[in-house]
Amino acid sequence: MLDAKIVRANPEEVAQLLKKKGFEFPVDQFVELENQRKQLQVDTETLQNERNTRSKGIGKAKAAGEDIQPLLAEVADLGNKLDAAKAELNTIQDNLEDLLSGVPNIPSDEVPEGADEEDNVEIRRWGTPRNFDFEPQDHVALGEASGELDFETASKLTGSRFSVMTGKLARLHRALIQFMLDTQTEEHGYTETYVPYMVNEDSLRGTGQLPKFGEDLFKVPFGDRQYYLIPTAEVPVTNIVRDEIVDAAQLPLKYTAHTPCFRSEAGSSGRDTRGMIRQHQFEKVEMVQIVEPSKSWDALEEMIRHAEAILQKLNLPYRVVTLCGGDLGFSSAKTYDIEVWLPGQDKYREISSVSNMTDFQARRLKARWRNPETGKPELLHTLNGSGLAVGRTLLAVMENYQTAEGKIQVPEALQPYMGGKTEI
RNA sequence: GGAGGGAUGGCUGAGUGGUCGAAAGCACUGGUCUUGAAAACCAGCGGUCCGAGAGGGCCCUAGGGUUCGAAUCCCUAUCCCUCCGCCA
Repeated sequence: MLDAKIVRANPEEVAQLLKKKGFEFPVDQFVELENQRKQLQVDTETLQNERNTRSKGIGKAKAAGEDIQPLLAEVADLGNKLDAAKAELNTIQDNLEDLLSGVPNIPSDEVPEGADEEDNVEIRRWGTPRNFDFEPQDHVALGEASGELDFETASKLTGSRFSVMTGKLARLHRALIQFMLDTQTEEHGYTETYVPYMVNEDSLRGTGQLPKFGEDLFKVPFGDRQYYLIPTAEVPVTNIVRDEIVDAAQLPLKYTAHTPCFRSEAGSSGRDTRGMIRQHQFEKVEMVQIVEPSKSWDALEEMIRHAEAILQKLNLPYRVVTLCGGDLGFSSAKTYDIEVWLPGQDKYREISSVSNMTDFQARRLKARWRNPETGKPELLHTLNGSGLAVGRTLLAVMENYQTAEGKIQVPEALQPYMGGKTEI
């Protein structure tokens, strides 16, 4: 959520900045609501002040043994007036809250203009796509040939957009997870974290998935409430600091977690239906950093390197792009995507996304630190990124490391995790 | 599933209808003392909203209710603890 103070002070300017994201901020509606709110709030607080003063007077009179009946008569209708004022104020405040909670984070100056992924800006490439002396197959064909990647059985078990892996491929998938976690913890200083795969509504509000993006989530009824399957570990991990005031000495907090992720993919029917690019359930190793505000841009650069390190160790060619305004997520001020080379599709596809949410999530989360310079609790900055999406990394390994015989060579970095096997 | 007990500021914890946004301790900040530090002593010290300011409102887990007035009484929910049962 944006800082209401800033929005109030410069609604036009905020609206201008949000245009980059393709978001039309309803300035007039907001200003109108704000004016109503201000007047109602002053009125209500005046009434509250009167009630408090008079009630204290009654208390004193009673203590002094005086007759309080006349005083009670004077305040007879005060309660009703106050209730009415409060109700009206609540309505306006709810409306304002609804409006404001639907407003995305303001993009950083460095975010390029643009409408969609076509306008994302490539900032670097690493590695060279391999030249095949045979026609490379995609991961679906490779998996079918070995029988170790099976979408048909998955649709029998559940439905579309799920997969079953068996044998060595399943092990390679698990090896990737271990490899990623070990790299992030041992080389990049993250703390390994195990978190719930279901979360409550407060957590999803904290990181911004709710109220706007509920249709992307799998809901789990529980008693008369609802839990949600996590769409990313960002949700449970970032919510660790919800309602906390973190000691300055503990910063930065750097967490990594491997979790499954569940996405309903509502609205993407027909997109990426072949293979395991876009599944309802996939594994991801996530990085989360909670930092003091002045450090978040440095942290973003650090985190993209942490994600790249995995691909470099696996020797998978990739490129890094800066998302343009129109492609930027709701809560993000700036996002880098890493796209890995997929010979089977003959193009780069997203495998990681690293974002600086600045104080946008922290405000909802009430995630704060005590700034030693001011002695006051102040909002933190939150960042997250995939390090990496495991399913997509697996298929990248399959496609880039395939042999003419349809086997998969095991990348050197993964061989220790595969019992020394060099090919599967 | 059954029976009890809890939830108060950064932390521990007192407070059972009125001057309580809340004792005390710890932590923290400043000062005195000291070569310096520690100790001791003195002082300060919750958050948030409106307001130029003066000042005012709100916040004692959350949501309702009773009352002129609620941290305090009532109801509901959530979470935590103890015991019994069940259990990977």
